[in-house]
Amino acid sequence: MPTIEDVARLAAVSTSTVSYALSGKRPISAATRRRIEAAVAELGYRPHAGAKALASARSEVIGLMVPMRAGIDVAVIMQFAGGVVLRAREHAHDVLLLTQDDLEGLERVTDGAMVDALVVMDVEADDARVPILRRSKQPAVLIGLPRLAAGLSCIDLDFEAAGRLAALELASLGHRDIALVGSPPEVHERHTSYAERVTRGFLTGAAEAGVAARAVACPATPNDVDDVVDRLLADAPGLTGLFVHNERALPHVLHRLREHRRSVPRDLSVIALCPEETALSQQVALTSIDLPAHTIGSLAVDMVMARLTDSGYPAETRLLAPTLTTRASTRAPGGH
Amino acid sequence: MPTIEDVARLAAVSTSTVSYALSGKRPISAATRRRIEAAVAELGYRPHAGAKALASARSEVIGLMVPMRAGIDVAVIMQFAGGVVLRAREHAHDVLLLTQDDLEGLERVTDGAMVDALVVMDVEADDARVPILRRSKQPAVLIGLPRLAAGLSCIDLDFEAAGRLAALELASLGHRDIALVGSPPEVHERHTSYAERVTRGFLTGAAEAGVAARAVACPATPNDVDDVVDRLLADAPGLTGLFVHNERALPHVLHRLREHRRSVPRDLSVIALCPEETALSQQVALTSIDLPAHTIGSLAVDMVMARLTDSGYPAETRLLAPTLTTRASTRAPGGH
DNA sequence: CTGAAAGCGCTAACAC
DNA sequence: GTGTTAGCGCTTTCAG
Repeated sequence: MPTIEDVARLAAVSTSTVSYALSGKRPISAATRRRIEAAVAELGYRPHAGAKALASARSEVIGLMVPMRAGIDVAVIMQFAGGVVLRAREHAHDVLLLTQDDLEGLERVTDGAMVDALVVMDVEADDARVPILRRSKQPAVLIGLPRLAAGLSCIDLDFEAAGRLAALELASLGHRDIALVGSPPEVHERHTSYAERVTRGFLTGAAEAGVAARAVACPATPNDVDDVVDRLLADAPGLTGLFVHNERALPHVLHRLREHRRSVPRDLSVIALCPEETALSQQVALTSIDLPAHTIGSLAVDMVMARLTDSGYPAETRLLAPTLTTRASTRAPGGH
Repeated sequence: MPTIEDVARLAAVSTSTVSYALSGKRPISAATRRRIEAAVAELGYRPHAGAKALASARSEVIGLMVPMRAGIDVAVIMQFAGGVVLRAREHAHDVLLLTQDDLEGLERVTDGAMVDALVVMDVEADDARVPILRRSKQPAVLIGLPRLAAGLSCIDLDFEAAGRLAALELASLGHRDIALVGSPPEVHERHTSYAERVTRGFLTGAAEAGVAARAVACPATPNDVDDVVDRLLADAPGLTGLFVHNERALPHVLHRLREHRRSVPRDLSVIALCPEETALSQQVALTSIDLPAHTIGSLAVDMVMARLTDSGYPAETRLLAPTLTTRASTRAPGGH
């Protein structure tokens, strides 16, 4: 592989001129720049990433921690990751992939200067990564809200508002008895914050609107979903509105309702909290609150880059307002 | 951050001794090693990745190209990626994430020595990455089969054998008229090799067994799936066996069959080609040929590491034999 | 079994 | 607008 020195020689300039021409960090005459570009092209020169990182104290890589355990909502994860990678490339950065639980890996890449910044997904209330991130010199942004976010940037959908929005929407359609089919028990047990926030928002919204509401956790396997739905219908015979925040359970919930001869939306209105694609690929096009995972991933990168570029840039918490799109799964109760 | 020099000073040895103690590349006396370990622990020393890469010409990172375009089978992708990341860590390597279509990124990371090796997923017949990989100095392993694999390692499920296995299984149960519901049209258009291989295997197997067979491509959206199923049932009124290789369409296929009052497995036997988890999370537990994506990811890393460790290690193509697990969705035709 | 020292390829003062 | 050069932190000969 050619080095910067080869380029310099061929262009008949010094290595520093090549370096500056490539980085744009100081003005270079048009003629010189042209010769350098020609030399670069002719040799097929690429800067050595390690050498660059060593000399500049910047790796131009951002770390991304993604949950890989089974039972995770894969579609959402992929959208986050896609948003992160695409946006990182637009900022001329690469992405190093770490798994959620790899705490030692987190320390390795931060202390070893492999990454300039971090994006971590699926944050829990008392996330073990938070203290590590706090003491690392790299900026980080969390997707999700830990209990103590001080000093760290966070971004997420405003899940509490989303829960509330769903409850109010159902109430305003005239439903008086509604329920939330929420995240799997494991997610609650981990105190992943979105699960609790959705629940709180939903129940609060229902209370405000004066309608009866309940919230249940829901595993993802077909049989377990059936049980949850069966129990719900038994416990709340007057139920007419459902809010589902559980992508894996969603198809099974809809299926079980059909087996109970409860037609959507005639007998039961359903709102889902999921990516648009998911809402559209069910049997009935679902009224949904969008989970804009791709956008959140992109914004997370923007936030982290802002802090990288401008070291005075403050940490911030951003909660995206939920938006509801009405489709074919909701209407007023009582056969219209 | 402490450097190797700080460690050396504290342990009262030279930097080279620290380096060798850490790498194990030459024998170190027990006493010296102990002092070095103590110093490392006390200082919280972590080698600087860039410096290491520069001096050793090894980044200890492997690149992973994953498809992020919409319409991809996300669950399978995540399993591959999970297998790759976990196994890479076991080989003390990190993973750099690249998107499928980022050819310029591929050249950047190989020529810039960001990665020591590459794993690329979802290979097409005339994949544009193949020539780039061939001329890069890093070993690569492809998940999938390009037309010309010479010099590159490949690994994949033996999709042709899988297709054949499904046809023979259905035939041996007594089905005389069977069909393959295959990948979406886009996948065929890209000439992603597994799609063609499954088809060929399925039709060949059916011919061998002397049963009627047809193969159709299948989009993933509910309505399109309905159309495909409708047409299939109209064209082949005597159809009693179905082989589905399309994870996203799978639930909709099953749903549409139900709407046609075709009970599985009473009226129609169904075999799926998908990860076990998917087969188990349908309404009926499906007889399936496993797509061991996690295992393939792990093996891909093993293969690439073998070539990294031992530069004489030859390129090879590995096709994993398919295995079929009988569950509740298959039986002999004709109401038993 | 251990040390000294020469780079690895690039950046960023510091010169002019 | 351009050149010189001293590192960045590590690995790895070469010496002992």
